[in-house]
Amino acid sequence: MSSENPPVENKPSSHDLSRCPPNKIIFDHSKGEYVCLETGEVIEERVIDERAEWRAFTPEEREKRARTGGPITGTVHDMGFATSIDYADKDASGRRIVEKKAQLQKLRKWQARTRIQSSIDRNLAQALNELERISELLNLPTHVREEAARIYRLAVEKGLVRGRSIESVIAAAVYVAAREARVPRSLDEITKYTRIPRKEIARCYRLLLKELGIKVSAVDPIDFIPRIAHALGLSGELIMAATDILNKVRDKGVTAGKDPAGLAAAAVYIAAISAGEKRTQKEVAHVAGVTEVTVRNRYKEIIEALGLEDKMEE
DNA sequence: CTTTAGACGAAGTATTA
DNA sequence: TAATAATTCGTCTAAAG
Repeated sequence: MSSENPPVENKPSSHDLSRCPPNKIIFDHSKGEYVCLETGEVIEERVIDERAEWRAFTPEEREKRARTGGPITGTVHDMGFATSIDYADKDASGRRIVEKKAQLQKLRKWQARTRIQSSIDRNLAQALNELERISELLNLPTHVREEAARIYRLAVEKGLVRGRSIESVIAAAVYVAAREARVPRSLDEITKYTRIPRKEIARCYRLLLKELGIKVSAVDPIDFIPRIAHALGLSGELIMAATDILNKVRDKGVTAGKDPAGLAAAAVYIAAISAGEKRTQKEVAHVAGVTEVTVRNRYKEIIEALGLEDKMEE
């Protein structure tokens, strides 16, 4: 192996919230989210009480994992019965009971039924636990978590979880919910926090769409722009500029079938250069979760479609 | 030395028969 | 289900700054 390791290499995790100083957190009005300028991660949406939420998300609080995501709404579960009735036909003192045998028999039958119920609950509890964990790592807003929980419940009711791991279905539900809310996370991002291979999550995703009759529109590349731009420390005006670029090329056939993240990355790259706030392809590609090659190709195509070949000098 | 550009096959995806 | 077409990725080479 003659290949050396570049100093700054494969650090795909732009999600390290510990390097997220409070003064680097800004509010994205277009999405109603707090976004970290360092990492581009969405911190929290739903700003009912700003200061309270703000304080909860200082790095120190983060480190201590004091609170994130808040009290789980609609995620409360019933732990079911802890006690059980055994088959020994004896009472507490060990004496044999004959008279009450019939009654006990009924009780057992009834409990067998509730046992099924409580096994569903246990499943749900575990699933919601996993959901919270993933959502937190992805910094998904609460309403997305609730939607994912709802989707998972539907999946359980339809028996779709049978023969599949809870984690994979939850991951797929998160993917769907994030897309619905237009705060998309890529399959790779979700895969990163799961033991489930990306392929499997994609399978479950398709299954959910089909079996639950869910319709999600194609991901709009524009939805990726704020995160990418913020991650690079670029301004709100620049977000607007990048958005304009994508809007202009939208109908020019350049965007069909292309990775939305790559398109957004290229738009940000172009806008940054135009604004005299140049970022390298490498930087943009990294925070966008695509390769430099892809940024390059999209860049070239957009420039050509817009006839900006000459304007890009310096 | 770093950034950018381009080319190639490998690999994963979407579409169609 | 299998074949196909288009796309991205990883790596390499090379030019430009």
